[in-house]
Amino acid sequence: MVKTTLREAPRSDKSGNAELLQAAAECFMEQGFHATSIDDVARRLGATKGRVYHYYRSKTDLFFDVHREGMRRNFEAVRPVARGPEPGAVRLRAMFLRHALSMMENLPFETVVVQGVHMHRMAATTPAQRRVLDELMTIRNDFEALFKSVAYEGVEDGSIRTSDVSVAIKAALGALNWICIWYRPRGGETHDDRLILAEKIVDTIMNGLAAA
Amino acid sequence: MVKTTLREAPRSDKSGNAELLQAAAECFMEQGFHATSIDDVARRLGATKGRVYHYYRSKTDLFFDVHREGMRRNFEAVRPVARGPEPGAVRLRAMFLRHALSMMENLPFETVVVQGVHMHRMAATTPAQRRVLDELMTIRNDFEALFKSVAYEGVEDGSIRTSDVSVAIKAALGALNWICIWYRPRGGETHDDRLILAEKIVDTIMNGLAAA
DNA sequence: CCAATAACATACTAAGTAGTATGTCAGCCG
DNA sequence: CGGCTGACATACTACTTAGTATGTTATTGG
Repeated sequence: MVKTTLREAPRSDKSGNAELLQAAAECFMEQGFHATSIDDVARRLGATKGRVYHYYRSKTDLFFDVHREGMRRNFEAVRPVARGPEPGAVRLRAMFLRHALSMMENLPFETVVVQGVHMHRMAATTPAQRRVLDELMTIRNDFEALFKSVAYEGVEDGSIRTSDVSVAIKAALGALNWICIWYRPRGGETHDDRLILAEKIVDTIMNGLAAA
Repeated sequence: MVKTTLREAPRSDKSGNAELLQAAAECFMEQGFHATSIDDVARRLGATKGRVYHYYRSKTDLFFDVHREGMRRNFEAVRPVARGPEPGAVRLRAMFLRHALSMMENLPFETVVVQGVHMHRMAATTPAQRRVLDELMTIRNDFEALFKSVAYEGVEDGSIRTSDVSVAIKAALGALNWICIWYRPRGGETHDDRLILAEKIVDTIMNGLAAA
C-alpha cells in the first residue's frame, strides 16, 4: 500500500472518473499541461470545475493520474509477451509491436506520458507531488528495464546483436515513443491498418536500414 | 524574400540577440513554452522585459525565432553530407550521425524544435503567426524530405533495404529526436564522448537489433 | 422519514503574466 | 552643441486561471 497518512485524495476508482481521465488526456494532448485549464477539461465533459475538483485536489494531480494510467496501459500491453521460452529477439519484437500499437490506440494518454517525462526536471511541485512524480519515473524506468532485460537475454542467446544494450533500447523506444508526435488516426482506420504500420516500424528497428 | 508588407519586426540579426535567443532556448527547454515567462528569460540575461520586447513583439515570435534557429543548425549540420558520389546508405549514415551530434550540442534549441512540432496543431495564434508556423513546418518537412530522398537513392543503388522509406525515416528520426528527451550533457564530457554515443545510436538505426 | 453524504454547480479570490506606455540615457549626426 | 534614435528599464493594465468557499440536489443508510 502506498497510502500516505491521512487526508487521502478521493477514491481514484469509480466511474465518471474514467470519463474525466479521458477528457483530461485529450486536453493535455492537444494543448499541453500548462495551456490546458481546468475549465477546458470540464467544458469537454459538459461540466464545470466543481466536478474536476471533486475528484482531484489539483491540476497536477489530475495530470499525474493520466500519466499513471498511460503507463499502466503500456505495461499491460507489453508484459504478457515479455517472458517465455522464445529467443530474446522474438520476445523483444513482440514487445515493440505491442508498444507501438499501444501508442497509437492510447494516443492521448501516451502523449501525456511523454510530456510527463519532460516535466520530470520541472520545478513547481510540492513535496508530495514530487514523491508521486518520482514514483511515476520509477515505473517508467521499470518499463525501460523490462525491455533491456529481454534484450540482454537476446544477446546471450545469440538472437540479438548490439554494442550497447542500454543505448540501443533508448534508440528503439525513441522511435516508438516518437509515434505520438507524428501519428494521428485517420478516419475509417482499422486495427489492421495500425498493425501494418506498427510492423513496418518494428521491422525497421529490428532489421535496420542497411542492406545485408 | 519573405518580407511581409510593413511594420516589420525589429531586425533579427545583431548581437545581444544571440544571447537572447540562447537564454530563451534554455528557458523553453527547462520549463516549456507556456511555463516560461518573459521575465524568466529576461532574468536569465540579467535584464528586464524591456529588452525582450525591444527585439520581439511577442513571446510567440521569440519562440518561433528559437525554433527557426534550431532548424537552421540542423540543416547546416546535415546538408554538407547529403549529396555526393557515395552510396545512399553511406550518406544517410553520415546524415544521421551529424543530426545526432546536432541534437546533443544544440540541446536547448532542438528541444524547442520538438516542442514546436507539437505546437503545430495548437490554436491561439494570430494569422501572421500561423503563417510563420506553417513556414517552420515547411522547413521541417524539407528536412525530413532530404533524408527520405537520400534513402530512396539508397534503395535504388541497393545499399538500403526497407519496405517503406517514409515510415523507416520517421522511425529513424524518432530515435534521433528522442535524444533531447533523455540526453543531458555530463560534466567534463568531450566531443569524442558524444561522437561515440552518436555512433552507437546510428549503428542501431542502420543495423537493427536482430542478429544476422 | 430524516439526516448525512456524494456529486456536483456557482460565485469568488488571489496570484501570475503578456503586453503596453512611458521614461532614461548614451552615442552619433549634422 | 542639440536633437534624434537605439537600447534598454520602469511602471502599469487587463486578463487569465488555479484553487476555494459555499450552495444545491439526489441518494442512501438507519
